[in-house]
Amino acid sequence: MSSQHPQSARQYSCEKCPLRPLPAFREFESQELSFVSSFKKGELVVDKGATVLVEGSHSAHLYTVLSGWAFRYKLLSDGRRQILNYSMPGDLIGLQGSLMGQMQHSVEALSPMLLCVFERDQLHELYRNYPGLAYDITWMASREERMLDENLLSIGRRSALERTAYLVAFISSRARGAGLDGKRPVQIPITQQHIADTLGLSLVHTNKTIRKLIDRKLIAWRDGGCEIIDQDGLKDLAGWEGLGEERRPLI
Amino acid sequence: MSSQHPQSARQYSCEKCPLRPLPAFREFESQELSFVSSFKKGELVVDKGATVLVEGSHSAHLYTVLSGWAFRYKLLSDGRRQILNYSMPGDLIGLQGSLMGQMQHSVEALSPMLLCVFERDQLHELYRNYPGLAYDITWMASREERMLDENLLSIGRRSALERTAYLVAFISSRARGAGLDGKRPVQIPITQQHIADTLGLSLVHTNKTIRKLIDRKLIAWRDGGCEIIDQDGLKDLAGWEGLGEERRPLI
DNA sequence: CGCCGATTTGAGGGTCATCAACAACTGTGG
DNA sequence: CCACAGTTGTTGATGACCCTCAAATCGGCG
Repeated sequence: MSSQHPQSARQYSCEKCPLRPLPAFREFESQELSFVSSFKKGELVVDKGATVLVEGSHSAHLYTVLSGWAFRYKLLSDGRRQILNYSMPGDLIGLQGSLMGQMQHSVEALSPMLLCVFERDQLHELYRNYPGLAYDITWMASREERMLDENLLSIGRRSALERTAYLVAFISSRARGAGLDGKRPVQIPITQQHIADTLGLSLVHTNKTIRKLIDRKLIAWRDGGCEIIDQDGLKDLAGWEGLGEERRPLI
Repeated sequence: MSSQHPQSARQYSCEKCPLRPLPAFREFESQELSFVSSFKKGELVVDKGATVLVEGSHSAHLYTVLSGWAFRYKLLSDGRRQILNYSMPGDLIGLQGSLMGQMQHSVEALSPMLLCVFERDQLHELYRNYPGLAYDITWMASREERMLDENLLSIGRRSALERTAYLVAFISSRARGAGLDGKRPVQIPITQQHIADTLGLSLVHTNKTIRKLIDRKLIAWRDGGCEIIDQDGLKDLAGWEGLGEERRPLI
């Protein structure tokens, strides 16, 4: 099913987490940080295209993305696929499954990934002894809910052109927040099929819609991925306000 | 904006909560129950059609639905509306706003409602002293996320007929879980405009789609609301498995 | 080179939106 | 009691948006 490597060699200690210093993330108390460090069981290397979690499974783990991209999706019985959201560095993966016992969606890697591995069973200890972290986890669940609200609004009520503009603006905003933009424009490593399955459109129509965005010089399509040229133009076209850019916790 | 009554007369003590004995809800430890009781600041009566919470506002409260129906929605600047989900007895309202500081969606009552009022500021105390309740809150946030995933799948990938069948089956499943079915079939107090705005369809097409469901004897439309005739037929048509029917917490 | 996945383009058709009326029902005030 | 307005539901006509089918091109890779 997945070509995960079972290895768990620790490469990054939480105290030297490469993500935490980024401006997008909140400060942490050293006490909390040391608990997170003990909470972390190791690291998981995932290949591009590998399935991280499968709908219906009962995983004993949850993860934080250290590097790389993934997407969450659900399938209908006849194979129609709906991509629900994307995961990037700093995001939790598998929280829903940890809380509810069973995964209700699948997760697949869009690029090679490095994941911090946590054990589901220790969540209770976290809630018992670290209320601040517990609050943070609820906060992140709520953040995900908020993103889903936006996606729902987009799929339900925006035209194909608006939807596509919204999606690429949304993803690039998040990527920026996750420190994925060196100096150059963000490169989003997805195919047009992913965009189609996110927006509820066919591949063919997605392609024609993307072409319009390219013709308007809002984005470019290079090296098998999407590159944002004019973020403000995209937001205007979509009628999208952008994300609240509050600093967020990192478990 | 809203015609809420500011009154907060307590009518139901948490120890005698009319909801808690229902089979849908989990047992509670008496210690937790007494905290919830102290957490509860009063009750709020809301008229049908009134706005409970507005997008952009900073509410000091969050609520649990004691009775009645509501819906969450977002608007685009030109007035297009997307209904995100429905709230019914036992559901939290305004958690997202309490955690993130600002409401990212609005909530409107579909029927007269009775709400338990909690104070946002006391959430931290809850997290500090009642990790079990904190866990429950995260669980409920996660449950909402799961419902949004399903709705997204539906809007993105199901046809109008499948979507409509899914929606009424979904709502009636939840209503059953909230103890809203006496003996007779569930009556859902929504207009076809609400259904249209939930499914991302036009009112006219929604009407024609509903008629097909009526002709197939899957639902009936009576007294300005939807009534489920054949729940299994609806689920078949939509290709929907139904909700996991685990017992859930009630804050 | 040949294969395979991703992208592109055209043609034709179906689903669904928009526009426009009208009917049914409710509550309101005369 | 009835006239009236407002909301909700219903129906038909027309066409736009988007889907499906089909085929071609491009690129990376063994």
